[in-house]
Amino acid sequence: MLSIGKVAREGGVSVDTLRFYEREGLIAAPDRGANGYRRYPPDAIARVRFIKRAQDVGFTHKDIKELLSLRANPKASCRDVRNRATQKLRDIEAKIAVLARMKSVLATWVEECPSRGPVAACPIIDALESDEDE
Amino acid sequence: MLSIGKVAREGGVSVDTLRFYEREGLIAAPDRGANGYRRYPPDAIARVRFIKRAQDVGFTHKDIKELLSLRANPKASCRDVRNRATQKLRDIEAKIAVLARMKSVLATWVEECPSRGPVAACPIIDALESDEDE
DNA sequence: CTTGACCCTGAAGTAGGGTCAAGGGTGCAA
DNA sequence: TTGCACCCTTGACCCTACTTCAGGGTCAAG
Repeated sequence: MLSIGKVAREGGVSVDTLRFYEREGLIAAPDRGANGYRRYPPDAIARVRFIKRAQDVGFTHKDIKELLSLRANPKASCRDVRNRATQKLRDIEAKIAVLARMKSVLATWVEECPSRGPVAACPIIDALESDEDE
Repeated sequence: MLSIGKVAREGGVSVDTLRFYEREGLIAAPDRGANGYRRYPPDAIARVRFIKRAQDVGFTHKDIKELLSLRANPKASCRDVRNRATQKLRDIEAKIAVLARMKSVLATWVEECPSRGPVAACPIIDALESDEDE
């Protein structure tokens, strides 16, 4: 059995974060020792890492809870998991598209700006003031 | 002089948002009529649109306050504006890079998943459980 | 016995950009 | 005068993922 500090270190999160995950329902509330300290089973570390890896590819806590319950459900299909991943992929692509548009507008502005002279003649400010693209 | 509703309609925001912008210091608190109603000068609409366009390319309210004070400062240089834009461009590129990494990992997983069979044999779940990429 | 590391709780704060509700006044037309 | 659109304020709430605070108990080494 592991202390919260051990799970935190091995899982790569803080103890506060672990308590937060517990409140959120991402990890089960573990048993307590006689002193009230949390005592985690050894697989708690793997669970924390699962959560972190899922976060790293863009899943939210809500998504992760669903993935965890799919994993625990013998009736669940691989397809269910794939559907979630596909949807997340689309979400990410949509975000990239928004950012790419911002990027291209900003890049144009930066190119057009002579970077000298007073702000009164700045083409970037002009662009922000004008109604061109509407 | 314009009512808050007029400025909201013309500026493309809600009246709540306008009052919020005022609290935030993005737009100056306008004069009030005898009834306590806000009375905006005609250029208020342009200011709201400036704010919206700046938001559209990724500037936060804090950034926008800086841009607005640069615009109002005769000593400010075009270069100051360009520097902000360049920095924002870098921020956006960094965000895109993070999302692109998520996207590529997810895309690989989606490709590898047969989309049939039980979740116990799902390569996506396996990937989330395994320590491969660490 | 003291020191320092570790553990506990509940509540509140952070960032970002608003939205919404409650409760009430104002302006204008039929 | 009624009715409806419009305006006012304060203050709470949304989302996400934590972090921090206040105030305290526990454990192990020296």
